[in-house]
Amino acid sequence: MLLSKATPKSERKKALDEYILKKRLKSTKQRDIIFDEFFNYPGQHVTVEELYEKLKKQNPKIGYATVYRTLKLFKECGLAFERNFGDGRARYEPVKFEGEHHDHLICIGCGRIIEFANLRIEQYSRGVAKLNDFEVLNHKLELYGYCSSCTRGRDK
Amino acid sequence: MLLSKATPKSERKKALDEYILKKRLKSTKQRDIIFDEFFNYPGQHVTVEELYEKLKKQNPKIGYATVYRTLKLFKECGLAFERNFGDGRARYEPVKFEGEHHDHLICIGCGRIIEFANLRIEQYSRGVAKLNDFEVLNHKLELYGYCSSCTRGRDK
DNA sequence: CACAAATTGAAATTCAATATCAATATTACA
DNA sequence: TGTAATATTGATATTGAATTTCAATTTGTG
Repeated sequence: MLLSKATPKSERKKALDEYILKKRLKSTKQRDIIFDEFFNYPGQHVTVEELYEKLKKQNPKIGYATVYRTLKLFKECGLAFERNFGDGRARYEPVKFEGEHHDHLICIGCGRIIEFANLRIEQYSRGVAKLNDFEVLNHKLELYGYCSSCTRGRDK
Repeated sequence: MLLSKATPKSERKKALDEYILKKRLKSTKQRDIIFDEFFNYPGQHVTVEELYEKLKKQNPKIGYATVYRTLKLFKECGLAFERNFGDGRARYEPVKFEGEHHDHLICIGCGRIIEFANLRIEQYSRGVAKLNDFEVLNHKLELYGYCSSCTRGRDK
């Protein structure tokens, strides 16, 4: 269920509304606010904390639990993706459209994260999925190592 | 710094001892016990809790914190790898030898984890690393979706 | 409108991860 | 070998993100 390439936001909203309808949930002001903030968030992979702080500025009454629950909802309906970089806090990002999915180079020296476009993984995963009778919706590719600055500073 | 293909365990022990020497740490009985248990653990990706329970049977005095700290040590010296499958607990596994690194198909329906051998990622990551002036030591590839049982049971 | 059901926000709870600290074990070195 | 210096251990306490609880409120249905 990858989203089509052409439609950025309204398509997402539609997907959310459909999910809410299907599951007999309810549309609320808070969900709309969080939706807008999350899908317009400039940085990649935001934490609940960060999003919460950002939202509170415009909307002081919003609760942390609501942000938490709403991101979980986005995750459930396939609009968001949760990552873990090993710092003990989950990070969320919008699910990418087909073709623009990106992956990560993670420096274990300084923690720097470099994103790179993925060219062959989609195709590779299709093959693996077929072999295992598996329907692949998403993937995570993370390459761990040392960035240029950290390689140089290292002994051994 | 991938470990050579031929030597399974003594090479690992050597690597650990070297690290301990270099960092002026100390060899202890507990570290040896945990080393043996961890690198002979039958299942993949063990949690601290699981390893601790297993160890306690033979060695009731061993402390949870020691297991935790020792796995962290293994991680530091590049012998172990930490994964997160999203259930809130970190999982550890021995770093694989070159060529036998495996990756995961993760079913978001039932949580089943299928491992598969990786054929092209090594080579792919070499290219990406070069482009970004990055030294890649390890990687994580996880494909998320539905396994055959779960695909069938799903609406939509 | 009125009822049933879901959501919210604040606060409490949970639980894995991590820190603390006195007792003990290991290493370095005289 | 013995002793001082230092790291480690294990029990326990603490931390902090994730999750639950619950009364008040909001939303959808008829």
